[in-house]
Amino acid sequence: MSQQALETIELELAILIRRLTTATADNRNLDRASYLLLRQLADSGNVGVKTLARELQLDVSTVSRQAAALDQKQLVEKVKDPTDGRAFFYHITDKGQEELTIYRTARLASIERLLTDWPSDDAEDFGRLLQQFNRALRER
Amino acid sequence: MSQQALETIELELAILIRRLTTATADNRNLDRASYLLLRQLADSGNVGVKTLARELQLDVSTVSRQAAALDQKQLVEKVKDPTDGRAFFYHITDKGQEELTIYRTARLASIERLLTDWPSDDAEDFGRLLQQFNRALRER
DNA sequence: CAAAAATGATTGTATAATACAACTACAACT
DNA sequence: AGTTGTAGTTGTATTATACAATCATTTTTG
Repeated sequence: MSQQALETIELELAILIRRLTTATADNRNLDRASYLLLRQLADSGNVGVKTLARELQLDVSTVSRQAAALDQKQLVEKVKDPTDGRAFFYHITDKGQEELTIYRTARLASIERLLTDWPSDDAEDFGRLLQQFNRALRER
Repeated sequence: MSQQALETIELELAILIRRLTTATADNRNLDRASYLLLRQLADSGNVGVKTLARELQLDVSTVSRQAAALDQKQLVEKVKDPTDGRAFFYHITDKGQEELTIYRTARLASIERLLTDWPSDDAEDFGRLLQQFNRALRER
């Protein structure tokens, strides 16, 4: 790998993070954090905060608060684990599923707008490389 | 562009942001925000917060605080504009330049570690595409 | 030229996302 | 039964940001 490439990645990543943390901050619907949690819940079904925290690589306290917020908005439901008095399962509600779809569609559209005049190979590559980079981060 | 690619980008971006905002949070030296500001200052020389805010696409209040923090640590110097009693120039100090180099080197090394077994074409492409994506975000 | 408007910067206040540490309630293992 | 472990919540702190109010000057204008 060239030093040049490395330096570009380094700088552009810093800029990207800056840009995206603020770009999504002015969002009335679902914030980025809730979004990922809700997605995870839509996928992994009935699990407690501990499992979610592991899957999302977040502190349990963080997930606990986020889940409580989603519960508040009735996007998820919190049910007692019948076999363990300490534990709970969260699962996404119909309303949660709807919100998720709406939000996701909006996100997709806004990203699509950014990529309008990209060669389609670039879009493919970008997706693949982001995924690869995230995997590297995760396994680090 | 395929729907598939779009969906991948959407998801992986969300994950990336999450991952990187926290990954750099446990940093004792320079935080990401200060880093970009200091870099900008190293490049663009003697300018005030207003200009910096424009260049970094941040609110002046944000930059004002960040600059004050850097001043506190003596990484930048704040001098009165002799021609305008309201205005100031910031410029990076020698200490600031050193810190910047140290921090940047460390960042480069840690990213390099993540990319060790990437084909070098992938690294090139990733850099290029990140840059392209940031440009799209900026011009949006 | 004096009053009003604009401008550069700072400060107050608010929000989002996160972590760590302390705590509560229950469970499991000697 | 008592100790230790575990699921979850809550208190507190930090970082990064924006918007609104304010202060001190400078520029415009009537």
